[in-house]
Amino acid sequence: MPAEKGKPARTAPPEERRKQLIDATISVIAEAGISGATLPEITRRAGLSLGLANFHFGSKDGLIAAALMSLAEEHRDMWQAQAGRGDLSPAGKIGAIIDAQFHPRICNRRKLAVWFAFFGNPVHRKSYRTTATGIDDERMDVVTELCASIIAQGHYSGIVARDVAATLEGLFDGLWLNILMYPERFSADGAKVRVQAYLAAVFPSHFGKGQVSG
Amino acid sequence: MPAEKGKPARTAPPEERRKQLIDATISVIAEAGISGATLPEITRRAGLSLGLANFHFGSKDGLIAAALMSLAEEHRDMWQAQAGRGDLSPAGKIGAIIDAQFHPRICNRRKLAVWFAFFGNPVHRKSYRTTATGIDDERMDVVTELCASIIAQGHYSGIVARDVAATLEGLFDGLWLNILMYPERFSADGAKVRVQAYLAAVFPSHFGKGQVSG
DNA sequence: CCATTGATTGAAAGATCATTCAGTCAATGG
DNA sequence: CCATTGACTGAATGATCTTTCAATCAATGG
Repeated sequence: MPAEKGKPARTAPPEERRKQLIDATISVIAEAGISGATLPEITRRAGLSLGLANFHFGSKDGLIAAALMSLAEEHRDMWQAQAGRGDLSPAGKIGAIIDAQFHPRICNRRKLAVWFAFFGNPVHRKSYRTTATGIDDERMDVVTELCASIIAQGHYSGIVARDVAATLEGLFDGLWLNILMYPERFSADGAKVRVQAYLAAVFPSHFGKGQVSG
Repeated sequence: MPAEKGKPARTAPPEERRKQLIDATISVIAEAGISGATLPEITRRAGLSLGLANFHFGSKDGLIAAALMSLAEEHRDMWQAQAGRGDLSPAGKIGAIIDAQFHPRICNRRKLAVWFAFFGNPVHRKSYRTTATGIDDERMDVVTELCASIIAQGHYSGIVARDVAATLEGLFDGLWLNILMYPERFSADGAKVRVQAYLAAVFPSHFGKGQVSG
């Protein structure tokens, strides 16, 4: 029976140690970039010894990849929960996905910095593709279908669902970057407003002032 | 009188050597990221010796900063040339700025990779701010004024010029990222179409089918 | 043709880093 | 209480990297 107290605890289940190391990795990448994310610094911050990272993750690359996977899964769980809500109309679901995209748990400087650290490095960009491309594809497919529903229901003409979804993806990423680069000028709330304004321009009866309930 | 031939030339004016080193730096960052941009690799590619980078730029950081400055100036010259054209209407100028933003000389994988390498690293993000924030601000101000002209001329209501400009900035960055991440699916031409579609939704009489000439 | 200036080189020094691994320590079961 | 298992440690190793700098070389002017 291990000590249940919140005391130091010299030994812990691998799962807990992995989480500790991943959290420390995310923090260090956010503050110092991937190039500044050294094993000595990560393990120091986690309060663990140098050798433990390799012990639990095989290599430094393994740890970095696990950190990315952790972020990607958290993000996916977030928007999937919204997309699966049965109480929302298509427009409501898109609105909820937008809220998820800019939710404080996802869209904060710490985590945005990590996302763009991966985007900004050719090696890790490849790693991102193998890890998260499926997730990105799925989100874009879901949003495309939701747009298609709105287009059909609202009898919009000259609007292609997939193009709107692609524009939304671009907006998501670009507004994230703006928030990361210039946090004094761009906020998550402002980003939400801007995405909604875009949708209001494209689907005025669903997102604009003439918004239908649902 | 130095040899004017395109021969090796053991010695060259500093300006030329600086350009060589900056070009090599951009290439290496594009392929290997900033962390992979080592002096041995950069100078090897430039066909120059290891010590020369420090000789001409003071330090590795100086070289990296010069490479960023080079990209930023090229980009600025590109859109400023469009914004200053007297033959274009406000809407035409915005269209020309969009064309500049996605021009092959600016928007190619090599250079996008370098931009995002800077965006993705906290240290270089700071460097980017001191180098290019003024440029970004100026472009957004110019676009804001152009939007304001369009709003006034077209009697659009409920549209705030600065918000449209901010959305455009977000779209620019996000579409750049999409092109960098998934070049098979996103192209510069597609990005232009998407931005224009956004503007058509916001300013239908200026960018849509009912576009006014100019 | 010599001397001076400035460009250029690459070996050496000093600092990190990732990884390994032999050994330590805690927990668990018998 | 002992033995075994698995978590954990950190010194040592080998590989880079940045920066420095003494020496070299080309060009230019006198």
